[in-house]
Amino acid sequence: MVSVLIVDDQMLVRTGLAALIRATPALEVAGEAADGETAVAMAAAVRPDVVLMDVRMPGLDGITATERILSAGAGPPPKVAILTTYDLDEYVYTALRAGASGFLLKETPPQQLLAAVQVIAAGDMLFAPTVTRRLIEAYATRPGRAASPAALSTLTGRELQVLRLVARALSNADIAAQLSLSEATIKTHLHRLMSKLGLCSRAQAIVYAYESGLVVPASRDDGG
Amino acid sequence: MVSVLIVDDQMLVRTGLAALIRATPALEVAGEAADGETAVAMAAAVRPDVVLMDVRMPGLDGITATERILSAGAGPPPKVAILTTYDLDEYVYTALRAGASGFLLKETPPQQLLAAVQVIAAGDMLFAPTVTRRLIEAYATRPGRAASPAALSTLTGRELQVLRLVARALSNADIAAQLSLSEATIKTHLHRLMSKLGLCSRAQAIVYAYESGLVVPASRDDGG
DNA sequence: CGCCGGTTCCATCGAACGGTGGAGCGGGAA
DNA sequence: TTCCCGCTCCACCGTTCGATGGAACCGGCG
Repeated sequence: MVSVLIVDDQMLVRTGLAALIRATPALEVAGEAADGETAVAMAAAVRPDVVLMDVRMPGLDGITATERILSAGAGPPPKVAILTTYDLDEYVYTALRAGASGFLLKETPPQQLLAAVQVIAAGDMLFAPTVTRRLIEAYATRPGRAASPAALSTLTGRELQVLRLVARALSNADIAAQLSLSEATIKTHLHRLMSKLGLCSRAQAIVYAYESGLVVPASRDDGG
Repeated sequence: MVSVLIVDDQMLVRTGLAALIRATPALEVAGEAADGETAVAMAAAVRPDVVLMDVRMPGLDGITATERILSAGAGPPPKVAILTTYDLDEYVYTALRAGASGFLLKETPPQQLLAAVQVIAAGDMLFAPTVTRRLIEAYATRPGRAASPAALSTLTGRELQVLRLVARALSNADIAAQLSLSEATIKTHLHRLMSKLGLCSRAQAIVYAYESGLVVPASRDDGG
């Protein structure tokens, strides 16, 4: 049973959501809050699985409330799904930084909304199409660099593939599993690519991958 | 009723998916394909709502097949959900460009997988957490890098020093020589810092050093 | 046709690595 | 003073890594 905390300043919206959730066997209403302060307090008190969080609210807004809920140390924090009227670029960015697990539109058909809540409760992240498009654009237009010191171009496709995975700290066994090959094969490719690049250890290979721009650091926050 | 075309080169995977789908009232199996070519042909013939597409296949791979299916002009194209064994950085980018609506892992629990298919059929996009994290990182990594995730500040001076040298691909013996210590001491420091950071290998430590901004690839120095 | 490069796999071996459980030392805080 | 923390070092042991020397398959090319 997934318990849901409903946060919205409009009574009608809360009522509607509550009715939908109560009509769904797998979901239950953990509580309702009409503003951010109450939401933070209730999240700590009732410990819901998912918080459906409106953005625009009097007093403490939904984003700030999300931050506070997720940084409240006691036990595993709930998943927070941001609920907005339309899509809003300005909120997406901060909401994601705040740690939101989803970004849903109030226009979303009920059935879909309920499915979304369950998906989010399960640990996945879910975003409305418009939001996702923005994410993808940001991903696609990422400052990529042509990664080609001459030596890199001497590598075969497989070798390059292995190098990328090595640079993500995978073990030979992991890489073998990922590529559906035997570990022996990975060793061969790794040995050959290290020879070509004049490297003596896996550690050097990882450093090489970063320094050559083959892989690019992307900032990470410790999310747990 | 959402019709699903199953594309995977492994018979067992197809069978498993088909069984799952047949057991779900809201879903039906539109067909099965074992390679990309067949998938493209069948997508055009049976016009499914959703295509569950494996990436690695003999002949035409899943990504290319996705492109072809989505660019086949006749009528509204189906949604394509990429199905992979683990998460794969290299595929995400091209899959998204190809127009995939989802990126799911074969490890995903059945119920969740079926929910995902329906979410995708409804027009939303859905990604496994690891994939989403990547997207968010790309989106959120604009105002410059956070040079020290909280975990880094828990390291002692020596540990930090060792981590920097590890991130330069030095062996334990090298680091010991550099710091005029015994190799045993380096092992201790390394062990402790890996514990603190939740890392399991030297390779992960190197990646962490780059991703956290502790060390920065040469030739890219932005003042942020 | 044979050759070559890319890919896949095997067996073996020593070295490096990582985990564990210690130990002693020194400085600062309680 | 005692206690804790950071630093230094040791021994042991299993796993992973990297090196080596093979072998086989396939596709393209001369």
